[in-house]
Amino acid sequence: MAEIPKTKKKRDAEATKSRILMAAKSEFAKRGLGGARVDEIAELAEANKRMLYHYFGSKEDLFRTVLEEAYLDIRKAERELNLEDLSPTDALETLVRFTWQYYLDNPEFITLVNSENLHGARHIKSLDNLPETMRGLVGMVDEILVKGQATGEFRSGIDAAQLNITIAAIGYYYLTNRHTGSFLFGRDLMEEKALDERLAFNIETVLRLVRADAQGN
Amino acid sequence: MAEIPKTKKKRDAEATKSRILMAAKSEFAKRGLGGARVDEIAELAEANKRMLYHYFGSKEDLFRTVLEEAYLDIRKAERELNLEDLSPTDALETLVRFTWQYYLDNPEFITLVNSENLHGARHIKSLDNLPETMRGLVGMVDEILVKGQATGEFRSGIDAAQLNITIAAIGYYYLTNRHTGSFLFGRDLMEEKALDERLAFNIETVLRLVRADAQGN
DNA sequence: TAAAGAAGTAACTAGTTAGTGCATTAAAGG
DNA sequence: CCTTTAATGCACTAACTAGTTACTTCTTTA
Repeated sequence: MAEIPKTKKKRDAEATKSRILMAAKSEFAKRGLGGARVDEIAELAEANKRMLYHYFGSKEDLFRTVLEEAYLDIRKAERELNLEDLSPTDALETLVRFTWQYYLDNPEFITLVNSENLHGARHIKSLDNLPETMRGLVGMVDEILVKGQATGEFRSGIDAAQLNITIAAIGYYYLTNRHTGSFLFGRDLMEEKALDERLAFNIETVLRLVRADAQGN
Repeated sequence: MAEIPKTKKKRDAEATKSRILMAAKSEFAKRGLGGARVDEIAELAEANKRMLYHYFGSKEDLFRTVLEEAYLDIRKAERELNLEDLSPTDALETLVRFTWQYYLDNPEFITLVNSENLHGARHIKSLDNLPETMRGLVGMVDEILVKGQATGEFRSGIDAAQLNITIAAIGYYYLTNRHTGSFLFGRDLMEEKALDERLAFNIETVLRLVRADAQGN
Protein backbone atom coordinates (compact mmCIF):
# COMPACT_ATOMS: atom_id res chain seq x y z
CA MET A 1 0.00 0.00 0.00
CA ALA A 2 1.18 3.51 -0.86
CA GLU A 3 2.32 5.67 1.97
CA ILE A 4 0.09 8.56 3.02
CA PRO A 5 1.84 11.65 1.68
CA LYS A 6 2.79 13.96 4.55
CA THR A 7 3.03 17.72 4.12
CA LYS A 8 5.53 17.58 6.93
CA LYS A 9 8.86 15.95 6.26
CA LYS A 10 9.90 13.47 8.91
CA ARG A 11 12.94 15.35 10.14
CA ASP A 12 13.75 18.92 9.21
CA ALA A 13 15.26 21.17 11.85
CA GLU A 14 15.07 24.36 9.79
CA ALA A 15 11.46 23.80 8.83
CA THR A 16 10.43 23.08 12.41
CA LYS A 17 12.28 26.12 13.68
CA SER A 18 10.63 28.27 11.07
CA ARG A 19 7.16 26.87 11.83
CA ILE A 20 7.66 27.61 15.52
CA LEU A 21 8.73 31.14 14.70
CA MET A 22 5.70 31.78 12.52
CA ALA A 23 3.37 30.30 15.10
CA ALA A 24 4.99 32.40 17.81
CA LYS A 25 4.61 35.57 15.79
CA SER A 26 0.93 34.86 15.34
CA GLU A 27 0.28 33.91 18.95
CA PHE A 28 2.31 36.79 20.46
CA ALA A 29 0.53 39.19 18.13
CA LYS A 30 -2.88 37.89 19.13
CA ARG A 31 -2.35 37.82 22.89
CA GLY A 32 0.81 39.71 23.72
CA LEU A 33 3.84 38.25 25.48
CA GLY A 34 2.02 37.63 28.74
CA GLY A 35 -1.15 36.26 27.20
CA ALA A 36 0.57 33.97 24.71
CA ARG A 37 0.67 30.29 25.68
CA VAL A 38 3.73 28.21 24.92
CA ASP A 39 1.60 25.09 24.44
CA GLU A 40 -0.56 26.97 21.96
CA ILE A 41 2.50 28.03 19.94
CA ALA A 42 3.80 24.47 19.86
CA GLU A 43 0.47 23.10 18.72
CA LEU A 44 0.04 25.81 16.07
CA ALA A 45 3.52 25.00 14.77
CA GLU A 46 2.70 21.30 14.69
CA ALA A 47 5.77 20.80 16.80
CA ASN A 48 6.43 19.54 20.29
CA LYS A 49 6.90 22.04 23.08
CA ARG A 50 10.25 20.46 23.82
CA MET A 51 11.48 21.55 20.38
CA LEU A 52 10.50 25.12 21.12
CA TYR A 53 12.70 25.06 24.21
CA HIS A 54 15.40 23.22 22.32
CA TYR A 55 15.65 25.85 19.60
CA PHE A 56 14.78 29.03 21.47
CA GLY A 57 15.64 28.46 25.12
CA SER A 58 12.66 30.15 26.72
CA LYS A 59 9.40 31.89 25.96
CA GLU A 60 11.07 35.28 26.35
CA ASP A 61 13.98 34.37 24.10
CA LEU A 62 11.49 33.24 21.49
CA PHE A 63 9.70 36.55 21.84
CA ARG A 64 13.00 38.38 21.38
CA THR A 65 13.72 36.49 18.18
CA VAL A 66 10.25 37.21 16.82
CA LEU A 67 10.66 40.90 17.61
CA GLU A 68 14.07 41.12 16.00
CA GLU A 69 12.77 39.53 12.81
CA ALA A 70 9.85 41.95 12.77
CA TYR A 71 12.06 45.03 13.11
CA LEU A 72 14.60 43.82 10.58
CA ASP A 73 11.83 43.04 8.13
CA ILE A 74 10.17 46.47 8.17
CA ARG A 75 13.53 48.25 7.92
CA LYS A 76 14.53 46.03 4.99
CA ALA A 77 11.27 46.77 3.21
CA GLU A 78 11.80 50.49 3.79
CA ARG A 79 15.25 50.37 2.27
CA GLU A 80 13.86 48.59 -0.77
CA LEU A 81 11.62 51.56 -1.50
CA ASN A 82 14.70 53.33 -2.91
CA LEU A 83 13.35 56.67 -1.82
CA GLU A 84 16.56 58.37 -2.91
CA ASP A 85 15.50 57.86 -6.55
CA LEU A 86 12.27 59.84 -6.10
CA SER A 87 11.61 63.55 -5.88
CA PRO A 88 11.52 64.73 -2.26
CA THR A 89 7.74 65.15 -2.23
CA ASP A 90 7.15 61.79 -3.90
CA ALA A 91 9.61 60.18 -1.54
CA LEU A 92 7.74 61.34 1.56
CA GLU A 93 4.37 60.44 0.12
CA THR A 94 5.72 57.00 -0.75
CA LEU A 95 7.03 56.55 2.78
CA VAL A 96 3.68 57.51 4.31
CA ARG A 97 1.85 55.12 1.99
CA PHE A 98 4.33 52.33 2.62
CA THR A 99 4.24 52.69 6.40
CA TRP A 100 0.45 52.61 6.39
CA GLN A 101 0.28 49.60 4.09
CA TYR A 102 2.96 47.76 6.01
CA TYR A 103 0.98 48.09 9.24
CA LEU A 104 -2.13 46.89 7.43
CA ASP A 105 -0.37 43.90 5.89
CA ASN A 106 1.56 43.00 9.04
CA PRO A 107 -0.78 43.73 11.94
CA GLU A 108 1.38 41.60 14.21
CA PHE A 109 4.11 44.23 14.05
CA ILE A 110 2.02 46.72 16.02
CA THR A 111 0.98 44.25 18.70
CA LEU A 112 4.53 43.03 19.14
CA VAL A 113 5.85 46.55 19.58
CA ASN A 114 3.07 47.38 22.03
CA SER A 115 3.87 44.29 24.03
CA GLU A 116 7.57 45.09 24.07
CA ASN A 117 6.87 48.59 25.36
CA LEU A 118 4.57 47.26 28.08
CA HIS A 119 7.65 45.34 29.24
CA GLY A 120 9.97 48.33 29.12
CA ALA A 121 11.69 47.24 25.89
CA ARG A 122 13.78 44.80 27.90
CA HIS A 123 13.94 42.18 25.17
CA ILE A 124 15.27 44.26 22.30
CA LYS A 125 17.89 45.99 24.42
CA SER A 126 20.34 43.21 23.69
CA LEU A 127 19.85 43.54 19.93
CA ASP A 128 22.35 46.20 19.02
CA ASN A 129 21.91 45.86 15.29
CA LEU A 130 18.47 47.46 15.57
CA PRO A 131 19.54 51.03 16.43
CA GLU A 132 21.88 50.89 13.41
CA THR A 133 19.05 50.17 11.02
CA MET A 134 16.98 52.91 12.66
CA ARG A 135 19.82 55.39 12.10
CA GLY A 136 19.73 54.31 8.47
CA LEU A 137 16.07 55.20 8.15
CA VAL A 138 16.43 58.56 9.88
CA GLY A 139 19.44 59.30 7.67
CA MET A 140 17.42 58.50 4.57
CA VAL A 141 14.61 60.84 5.62
CA ASP A 142 17.14 63.51 6.45
CA GLU A 143 18.58 63.28 2.94
CA ILE A 144 15.08 63.68 1.52
CA LEU A 145 14.56 66.78 3.65
CA VAL A 146 17.89 68.32 2.63
CA LYS A 147 17.16 67.64 -1.00
CA GLY A 148 13.68 69.12 -0.65
CA GLN A 149 15.08 72.27 0.86
CA ALA A 150 17.53 72.57 -2.01
CA THR A 151 14.74 72.35 -4.58
CA GLY A 152 12.61 74.78 -2.57
CA GLU A 153 9.83 72.24 -2.07
CA PHE A 154 10.38 72.01 1.67
CA ARG A 155 10.95 74.50 4.43
CA SER A 156 14.07 74.36 6.58
CA GLY A 157 14.48 73.35 10.20
CA ILE A 158 12.57 70.09 10.12
CA ASP A 159 13.93 67.37 12.38
CA ALA A 160 14.15 64.04 10.54
CA ALA A 161 13.66 61.92 13.66
CA GLN A 162 10.52 63.83 14.67
CA LEU A 163 9.16 63.52 11.16
CA ASN A 164 9.81 59.80 11.20
CA ILE A 165 7.98 59.45 14.48
CA THR A 166 5.04 61.43 13.16
CA ILE A 167 4.77 59.39 9.97
CA ALA A 168 4.65 56.23 12.04
CA ALA A 169 2.33 57.74 14.65
CA ILE A 170 -0.53 58.85 12.40
CA GLY A 171 -0.89 55.36 10.97
CA TYR A 172 0.03 53.29 14.01
CA TYR A 173 -2.35 55.00 16.42
CA TYR A 174 -5.32 54.64 14.11
CA LEU A 175 -4.68 50.93 13.64
CA THR A 176 -3.63 49.92 17.14
CA ASN A 177 -6.73 51.60 18.55
CA ARG A 178 -9.07 50.41 15.83
CA HIS A 179 -11.32 48.48 18.21
CA THR A 180 -11.92 51.24 20.76
CA GLY A 181 -11.95 53.76 17.92
CA SER A 182 -14.62 51.95 15.94
CA PHE A 183 -16.77 51.74 19.07
CA LEU A 184 -16.23 55.32 20.24
CA PHE A 185 -16.71 56.88 16.80
CA GLY A 186 -19.65 54.61 16.09
CA ARG A 187 -18.40 53.37 12.72
CA ASP A 188 -16.09 50.66 11.43
CA LEU A 189 -12.67 52.25 11.09
CA MET A 190 -11.41 49.22 9.17
CA GLU A 191 -13.74 49.31 6.19
CA GLU A 192 -12.08 50.19 2.91
CA LYS A 193 -13.51 53.66 2.56
CA ALA A 194 -12.45 54.61 6.09
CA LEU A 195 -8.93 53.31 5.48
CA ASP A 196 -8.61 55.24 2.21
CA GLU A 197 -9.78 58.42 3.89
CA ARG A 198 -7.32 58.02 6.71
CA LEU A 199 -4.40 57.44 4.33
CA ALA A 200 -5.33 60.53 2.29
CA PHE A 201 -5.54 62.59 5.47
CA ASN A 202 -2.14 61.34 6.62
CA ILE A 203 -0.47 62.20 3.33
CA GLU A 204 -1.97 65.69 3.53
CA THR A 205 -0.73 66.04 7.11
CA VAL A 206 2.85 65.16 6.26
CA LEU A 207 3.06 67.17 3.07
CA ARG A 208 1.66 70.30 4.71
CA LEU A 209 4.08 69.80 7.57
CA VAL A 210 7.16 69.92 5.33
CA ARG A 211 6.03 72.16 2.48
CA ALA A 212 7.58 75.61 2.20
CA ASP A 213 4.87 78.25 2.48
CA ALA A 214 4.53 81.53 0.54
CA GLN A 215 7.20 83.17 2.67
CA GLY A 216 9.51 80.25 2.08
CA ASN A 217 9.30 78.82 5.61
CA MET B 1 -5.20 55.14 77.15
CA ALA B 2 -5.89 57.10 73.98
CA GLU B 3 -6.70 55.13 70.90
CA ILE B 4 -4.07 54.83 68.23
CA PRO B 5 -5.32 57.00 65.38
CA LYS B 6 -5.73 54.90 62.27
CA THR B 7 -5.43 56.38 58.81
CA LYS B 8 -7.88 53.71 57.79
CA LYS B 9 -11.33 53.78 59.34
CA LYS B 10 -12.50 50.40 60.59
CA ARG B 11 -15.43 50.14 58.18
CA ASP B 12 -15.86 52.34 55.17
CA ALA B 13 -17.25 50.75 52.05
CA GLU B 14 -16.77 53.79 49.83
CA ALA B 15 -13.16 54.29 50.88
CA THR B 16 -12.32 50.62 50.38
CA LYS B 17 -14.00 50.60 46.99
CA SER B 18 -12.09 53.69 45.98
CA ARG B 19 -8.75 52.29 47.18
CA ILE B 20 -9.35 49.11 45.19
CA LEU B 21 -10.16 51.16 42.11
CA MET B 22 -6.98 53.22 42.41
CA ALA B 23 -4.87 50.16 43.03
CA ALA B 24 -6.45 48.42 40.04
CA LYS B 25 -5.77 51.39 37.79
CA SER B 26 -2.13 51.32 38.79
CA GLU B 27 -1.71 47.55 38.45
CA PHE B 28 -3.60 47.29 35.14
CA ALA B 29 -1.55 50.19 33.81
CA LYS B 30 1.70 48.57 34.82
CA ARG B 31 1.02 45.06 33.54
CA GLY B 32 -2.06 45.16 31.32
CA LEU B 33 -5.24 43.19 31.93
CA GLY B 34 -3.61 39.79 31.45
CA GLY B 35 -0.47 40.57 33.42
CA ALA B 36 -2.22 42.22 36.37
CA ARG B 37 -2.61 40.08 39.46
CA VAL B 38 -5.75 40.26 41.54
CA ASP B 39 -3.82 39.51 44.73
CA GLU B 40 -1.45 42.35 43.93
CA ILE B 41 -4.33 44.78 43.49
CA ALA B 42 -5.86 43.73 46.80
CA GLU B 43 -2.58 44.12 48.64
CA LEU B 44 -1.88 47.51 47.04
CA ALA B 45 -5.33 48.66 48.08
CA GLU B 46 -4.75 47.44 51.64
CA ALA B 47 -7.93 45.47 51.19
CA ASN B 48 -8.81 41.83 51.10
CA LYS B 49 -9.21 40.07 47.78
CA ARG B 50 -12.66 39.04 48.97
CA MET B 51 -13.70 42.71 48.97
CA LEU B 52 -12.55 43.15 45.42
CA TYR B 53 -14.88 40.38 44.33
CA HIS B 54 -17.60 41.66 46.64
CA TYR B 55 -17.60 45.11 45.07
CA PHE B 56 -16.59 44.43 41.48
CA GLY B 57 -17.61 40.85 40.71
CA SER B 58 -14.61 39.79 38.66
CA LYS B 59 -11.22 40.90 37.42
CA GLU B 60 -12.70 41.82 34.06
CA ASP B 61 -15.56 43.79 35.56
CA LEU B 62 -13.04 45.68 37.65
CA PHE B 63 -11.05 46.40 34.51
CA ARG B 64 -14.19 47.67 32.80
CA THR B 65 -14.89 50.06 35.66
CA VAL B 66 -11.32 51.36 35.64
CA LEU B 67 -11.51 51.93 31.89
CA GLU B 68 -14.82 53.74 32.09
CA GLU B 69 -13.48 56.08 34.75
CA ALA B 70 -10.40 56.77 32.66
CA TYR B 71 -12.39 57.68 29.55
CA LEU B 72 -14.90 59.80 31.45
CA ASP B 73 -12.06 61.61 33.19
CA ILE B 74 -10.17 62.67 30.06
CA ARG B 75 -13.37 63.75 28.30
CA LYS B 76 -14.38 65.78 31.36
CA ALA B 77 -10.98 67.48 31.47
CA GLU B 78 -11.27 68.28 27.77
CA ARG B 79 -14.66 69.90 28.25
CA GLU B 80 -13.26 72.00 31.07
CA LEU B 81 -10.77 73.58 28.67
CA ASN B 82 -13.64 75.73 27.36
CA LEU B 83 -12.11 75.81 23.92
CA GLU B 84 -15.13 77.64 22.57
CA ASP B 85 -13.93 80.76 24.40
CA LEU B 86 -10.59 80.83 22.53
CA SER B 87 -9.66 81.88 19.03
CA PRO B 88 -9.68 78.91 16.64
CA THR B 89 -5.88 78.77 16.42
CA ASP B 90 -5.46 79.10 20.18
CA ALA B 91 -8.15 76.49 20.74
CA LEU B 92 -6.34 73.89 18.64
CA GLU B 93 -2.96 74.67 20.16
CA THR B 94 -4.52 74.36 23.61
CA LEU B 95 -6.04 71.02 22.71
CA VAL B 96 -2.71 69.69 21.43
CA ARG B 97 -0.93 70.88 24.59
CA PHE B 98 -3.65 69.50 26.84
CA THR B 99 -3.71 66.09 25.16
CA TRP B 100 0.05 65.81 25.44
CA GLN B 101 0.13 66.87 29.07
CA TYR B 102 -2.78 64.62 29.98
CA TYR B 103 -0.93 61.59 28.62
CA LEU B 104 2.17 62.65 30.52
CA ASP B 105 0.29 63.14 33.79
CA ASN B 106 -1.85 60.03 33.41
CA PRO B 107 0.38 57.43 31.81
CA GLU B 108 -2.05 54.70 32.88
CA PHE B 109 -4.56 55.97 30.34
CA ILE B 110 -2.41 54.85 27.44
CA THR B 111 -1.68 51.41 28.84
CA LEU B 112 -5.32 50.82 29.66
CA VAL B 113 -6.41 51.73 26.14
CA ASN B 114 -3.69 49.54 24.65
CA SER B 115 -4.79 46.63 26.78
CA GLU B 116 -8.42 47.13 25.85
CA ASN B 117 -7.53 47.09 22.15
CA LEU B 118 -5.48 43.93 22.56
CA HIS B 119 -8.73 42.40 23.79
CA GLY B 120 -10.83 43.73 20.91
CA ALA B 121 -12.46 46.48 23.00
CA ARG B 122 -14.80 43.88 24.46
CA HIS B 123 -15.03 45.53 27.87
CA ILE B 124 -16.09 49.03 26.87
CA LYS B 125 -18.67 47.83 24.38
CA SER B 126 -21.27 47.70 27.14
CA LEU B 127 -20.60 51.30 28.16
CA ASP B 128 -22.85 53.24 25.86
CA ASN B 129 -22.27 56.59 27.53
CA LEU B 130 -18.73 56.68 26.10
CA PRO B 131 -19.58 57.18 22.41
CA GLU B 132 -21.76 60.12 23.48
CA THR B 133 -18.88 61.90 25.15
CA MET B 134 -16.72 61.20 22.10
CA ARG B 135 -19.32 62.79 19.85
CA GLY B 136 -19.15 65.81 22.15
CA LEU B 137 -15.40 66.15 21.61
CA VAL B 138 -15.62 65.75 17.85
CA GLY B 139 -18.44 68.29 17.80
CA MET B 140 -16.34 70.75 19.74
CA VAL B 141 -13.42 70.40 17.33
CA ASP B 142 -15.79 70.73 14.40
CA GLU B 143 -17.06 74.03 15.80
CA ILE B 144 -13.48 75.26 16.10
CA LEU B 145 -12.85 74.32 12.48
CA VAL B 146 -16.01 76.05 11.23
CA LYS B 147 -15.15 79.17 13.22
CA GLY B 148 -11.58 79.09 11.89
CA GLN B 149 -12.82 78.88 8.32
CA ALA B 150 -15.11 81.83 8.95
CA THR B 151 -12.23 83.96 10.21
CA GLY B 152 -10.04 82.81 7.32
CA GLU B 153 -7.47 81.25 9.66
CA PHE B 154 -8.22 77.70 8.53
CA ARG B 155 -8.75 76.07 5.18
CA SER B 156 -11.96 74.23 4.39
CA GLY B 157 -12.63 70.52 4.02
CA ILE B 158 -10.95 69.31 7.18
CA ASP B 159 -12.61 66.34 8.87
CA ALA B 160 -12.97 66.89 12.61
CA ALA B 161 -12.79 63.20 13.51
CA GLN B 162 -9.57 62.70 11.51
CA LEU B 163 -8.07 65.80 13.12
CA ASN B 164 -8.98 64.49 16.55
CA ILE B 165 -7.36 61.18 15.81
CA THR B 166 -4.21 62.89 14.57
CA ILE B 167 -3.94 65.14 17.61
CA ALA B 168 -4.14 62.09 19.85
CA ALA B 169 -1.85 60.01 17.62
CA ILE B 170 1.17 62.30 17.52
CA GLY B 171 1.37 62.39 21.31
CA TYR B 172 0.16 58.89 22.11
CA TYR B 173 2.53 57.06 19.77
CA TYR B 174 5.58 58.89 21.07
CA LEU B 175 4.70 58.07 24.68
CA THR B 176 3.41 54.53 24.33
CA ASN B 177 6.54 53.59 22.41
CA ARG B 178 8.94 55.54 24.59
CA HIS B 179 10.91 52.48 25.65
CA THR B 180 11.57 51.03 22.21
CA GLY B 181 11.92 54.57 20.85
CA SER B 182 14.56 55.57 23.38
CA PHE B 183 16.52 52.45 22.57
CA LEU B 184 16.18 52.65 18.79
CA PHE B 185 16.94 56.36 18.57
CA GLY B 186 19.76 56.02 21.09
CA ARG B 187 18.58 58.82 23.38
CA ASP B 188 16.16 59.23 26.27
CA LEU B 189 12.87 60.35 24.73
CA MET B 190 11.49 61.17 28.18
CA GLU B 191 13.97 63.81 29.28
CA GLU B 192 12.55 67.31 29.55
CA LYS B 193 14.24 68.74 26.50
CA ALA B 194 13.08 65.88 24.31
CA LEU B 195 9.50 66.22 25.56
CA ASP B 196 9.48 69.96 24.91
CA GLU B 197 10.79 69.44 21.40
CA ARG B 198 8.17 66.85 20.66
CA LEU B 199 5.33 69.06 21.90
CA ALA B 200 6.58 71.99 19.78
CA PHE B 201 6.79 69.72 16.73
CA ASN B 202 3.26 68.47 17.33
CA ILE B 203 1.81 71.96 17.62
CA GLU B 204 3.56 72.88 14.37
CA THR B 205 2.15 69.75 12.71
CA VAL B 206 -1.43 70.48 13.65
CA LEU B 207 -1.35 74.20 12.89
CA ARG B 208 0.21 73.66 9.45
CA LEU B 209 -2.39 70.99 8.80
CA VAL B 210 -5.33 73.33 9.33
CA ARG B 211 -3.91 76.71 8.29
CA ALA B 212 -5.20 78.30 5.10
CA ASP B 213 -2.32 78.78 2.69
CA ALA B 214 -1.66 81.69 0.32
CA GLN B 215 -4.28 80.45 -2.13
CA GLY B 216 -6.77 80.17 0.72
CA ASN B 217 -6.83 76.35 0.81
C1' DT C 1 26.58 -0.77 8.61
C1' DA C 2 27.29 0.70 13.14
C1' DA C 3 27.47 4.33 16.15
C1' DA C 4 26.74 8.86 17.45
C1' DG C 5 24.22 12.66 17.56
C1' DA C 6 20.26 15.24 16.28
C1' DA C 7 15.14 15.50 16.12
C1' DG C 8 11.11 14.36 18.26
C1' DT C 9 7.59 12.79 22.01
C1' DA C 10 4.74 12.16 26.25
C1' DA C 11 4.14 12.64 30.82
C1' DC C 12 5.37 15.13 34.71
C1' DT C 13 6.57 18.97 38.23
C1' DA C 14 6.47 22.92 40.91
C1' DG C 15 4.57 27.04 41.18
C1' DT C 16 0.86 30.31 40.22
C1' DT C 17 -3.76 32.32 39.85
C1' DA C 18 -8.76 33.66 39.61
C1' DG C 19 -12.33 32.84 42.24
C1' DT C 20 -15.12 30.92 46.67
C1' DG C 21 -17.07 28.97 51.18
C1' DC C 22 -17.64 30.09 55.50
C1' DA C 23 -16.92 32.21 59.77
C1' DT C 24 -16.36 36.69 62.11
C1' DT C 25 -16.89 41.51 63.18
C1' DA C 26 -18.49 46.20 62.99
C1' DA C 27 -22.22 49.61 62.28
C1' DA C 28 -27.04 51.21 62.23
C1' DG C 29 -31.83 51.13 63.28
C1' DG C 30 -35.40 49.82 66.48
C1' DC D 1 -28.99 46.81 74.19
C1' DC D 2 -30.03 43.67 70.47
C1' DT D 3 -30.87 42.21 66.00
C1' DT D 4 -30.01 42.59 61.26
C1' DT D 5 -27.18 43.57 57.51
C1' DA D 6 -23.11 44.79 55.33
C1' DA D 7 -18.01 44.61 55.58
C1' DT D 8 -14.01 41.81 56.27
C1' DG D 9 -10.64 37.96 56.68
C1' DC D 10 -8.69 33.33 56.10
C1' DA D 11 -7.93 29.35 53.99
C1' DC D 12 -8.96 26.60 50.23
C1' DT D 13 -9.49 24.65 45.29
C1' DA D 14 -9.57 23.68 40.59
C1' DA D 15 -7.46 24.94 36.64
C1' DC D 16 -3.58 26.42 34.36
C1' DT D 17 1.33 27.14 32.84
C1' DA D 18 6.46 27.49 31.92
C1' DG D 19 9.78 24.52 31.87
C1' DT D 20 11.96 19.59 32.42
C1' DT D 21 12.98 14.58 32.59
C1' DA D 22 13.64 10.53 30.48
C1' DC D 23 12.96 8.36 26.68
C1' DT D 24 12.39 6.83 21.43
C1' DT D 25 13.24 7.44 16.52
C1' DC D 26 15.52 9.00 12.60
C1' DT D 27 19.68 10.55 9.78
C1' DT D 28 24.30 11.02 8.70
C1' DT D 29 28.90 9.65 8.17
C1' DA D 30 33.18 7.19 9.27
